Amino acid sequence: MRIVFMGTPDFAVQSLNALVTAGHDVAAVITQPDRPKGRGNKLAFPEVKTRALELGLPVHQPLKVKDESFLELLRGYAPDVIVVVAYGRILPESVLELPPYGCINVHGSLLPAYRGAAPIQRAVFDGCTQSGVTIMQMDAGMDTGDMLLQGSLPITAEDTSGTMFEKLAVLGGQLLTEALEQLQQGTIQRQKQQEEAATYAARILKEDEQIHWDWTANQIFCQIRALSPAPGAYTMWNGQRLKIWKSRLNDTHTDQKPGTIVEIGKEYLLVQTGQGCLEITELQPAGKKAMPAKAFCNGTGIAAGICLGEDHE
RNA sequence: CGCGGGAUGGAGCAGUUGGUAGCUCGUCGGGCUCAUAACCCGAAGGCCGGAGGUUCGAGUCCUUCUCCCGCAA
Repeated sequence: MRIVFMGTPDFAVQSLNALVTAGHDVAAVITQPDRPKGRGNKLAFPEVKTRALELGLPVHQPLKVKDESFLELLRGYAPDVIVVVAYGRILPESVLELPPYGCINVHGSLLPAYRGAAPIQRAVFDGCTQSGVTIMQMDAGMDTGDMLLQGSLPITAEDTSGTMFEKLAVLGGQLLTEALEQLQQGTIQRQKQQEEAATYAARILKEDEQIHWDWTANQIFCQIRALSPAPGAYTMWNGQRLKIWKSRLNDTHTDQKPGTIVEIGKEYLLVQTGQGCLEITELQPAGKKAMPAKAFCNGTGIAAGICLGEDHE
């Protein structure tokens, strides 16, 4: 099929790869404009752009998707279908209705659960034991379109948003090509979403990053995994941020105040939470690289009894 | 030039008013022990990120370069 691909971050790259590998005619790649990023605010390419350039595909980075000029551009490519994967913008109906097969989206959740911006992170954050990918026909609503294909994967205690992103991106690519195949042959089964079961996954906010030690150990454990590898869950220590990258659950129970370091273990910091304890095994002080908890203890001489998260920046 | 922190033996840190480097851990050897991730004794390992400058003398002051990281976008 003749396809125009719209996507921006890493997650979308796998889908782009899958389309190319499956032999589809990817006529053009639409991605977000280069944006100032990171220290020094240097201009950076969206990951999809980098990949598209490697593949030698035409790349367009429109500032607005509502402009007539953009529609003209799309019409010029005369796509059979537009594939949208984490593009980052709401598309107007004029775009959705442009190709014969409309716009197909790859969404990182088992719709109708976790519609919205951060389905994968939210699923991990909430402690879900299962996640998945849904291929759907886009309509004017926010991830409300008819479902074409769905595939699920377990979320284990070892998984983080990072590992789930990788797995789901691959699964997404597979299901996408499958869906296009069926679409072309007219054998696709469309299924409406159950509105009553819909939930929304808001993007990760600043306040989601700070650890509340009065939460249960499991909640914090999930939060830490959800925010890894970025942006990281943090607590305050010594007037600076302390990102917690890895932790383990520990059912020790003390009557110490949540946030208190109960014990300096051989390879972890044992911290009391609202319910149960958490072993911090890898962390990162502001300005430093991530390090094992042991290294942190060696250098700082931090001791049991200190309470994390009490001070401010 | 968005704001800021940092570059010291394998790891994480300290280093006072400038006088050739210490700590915790790891590593290696030995000892204790039924045994040990515990304890005791000992050893190896650093031209203190690069370049230039000030000085009798700089990890410690000045200039510049490179790299790493936190925040903000």
